[in-house]
Amino acid sequence: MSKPVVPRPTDTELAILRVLWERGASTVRQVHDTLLRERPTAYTTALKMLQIMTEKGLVRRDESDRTHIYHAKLTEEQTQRQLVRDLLDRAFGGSSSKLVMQALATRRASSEELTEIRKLIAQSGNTGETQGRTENTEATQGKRREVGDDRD
Amino acid sequence: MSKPVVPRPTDTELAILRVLWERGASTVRQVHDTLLRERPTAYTTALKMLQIMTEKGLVRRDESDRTHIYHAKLTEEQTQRQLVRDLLDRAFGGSSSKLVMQALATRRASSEELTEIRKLIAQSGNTGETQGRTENTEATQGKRREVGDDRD
DNA sequence: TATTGTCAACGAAGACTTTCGTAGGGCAGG
DNA sequence: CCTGCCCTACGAAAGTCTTCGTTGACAATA
Repeated sequence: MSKPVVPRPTDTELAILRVLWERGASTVRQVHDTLLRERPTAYTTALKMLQIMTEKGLVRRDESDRTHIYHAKLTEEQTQRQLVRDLLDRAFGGSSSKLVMQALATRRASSEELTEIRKLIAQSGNTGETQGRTENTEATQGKRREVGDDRD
Repeated sequence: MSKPVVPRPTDTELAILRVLWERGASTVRQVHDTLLRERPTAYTTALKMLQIMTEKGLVRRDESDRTHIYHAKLTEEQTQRQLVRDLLDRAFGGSSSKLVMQALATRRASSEELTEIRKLIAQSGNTGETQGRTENTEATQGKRREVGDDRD
């Protein structure tokens, strides 16, 4: 009932976390190279961010090699849940139905999304317990990531 | 290629917006008094925040009287939509079904909430025949985020 | 061995947030 | 007219976020 184990990631931190989730454990160099595809940025910026994120506990660092390796402490799903909960508290008075409503109003929900969502709702007939495992229903959208790995 | 008309409110700004949504147009004094119920804070803090929020366009100020009157520029729903869209982009790759999933996993969804949500989904069902283009969902990073419809 | 390249660690600048003290104007009651 | 109260406007302090240049350690290579 206290503070989250990890603080809410900032925008930049989230961008880095996305990289780590996508690539898995990575070096600063790899994170930086990936970040470069989106926007120009200096290597030391990525390094500094990862150092700070380590202090905050957002990522873990393996220092056994000279070139450190970072990986996200929480999974993407855990972080998403944290962010949703946070937003729920800050802007929705805790009402998840309102949040869902706005999510639908977003117009980003394609018909496939809607179908998927409907399925989710149907499953969650049970309210008492936790949703059990966070199924990775990524069937929603084909995985079309161009993971054209840099080099390595 | 227009940026959101208003910036994403910070935590404190959101707290103030909540007051304005709840009370309707209010004076600094009224906002401050309401804020006091949650946490101790100085009058000038509320004043300063409202001044800044006016500059940012988050609120409007009626200066016709010596005691100014502030009101939120966007409705609660508009802001919620903006925040959801924002979160969708930053942490969910645009997938609203994933967001809904996490909203449900939050365990905050009471059975009434679930019922409500189910109703929503059912309604949005007939949206199925989304005429026009259904915006391909894979635009994970929308370059163009129009928030055009901020009018009521 | 000298050179070149990679890497972590700082430190600091600049922008943004949040908080509050102080100042000055207006206004009502004395 | 003076006093005290309420109001707005500043500005500054402290904290956070983001970015990047510089430095020194290491290592591979010529």
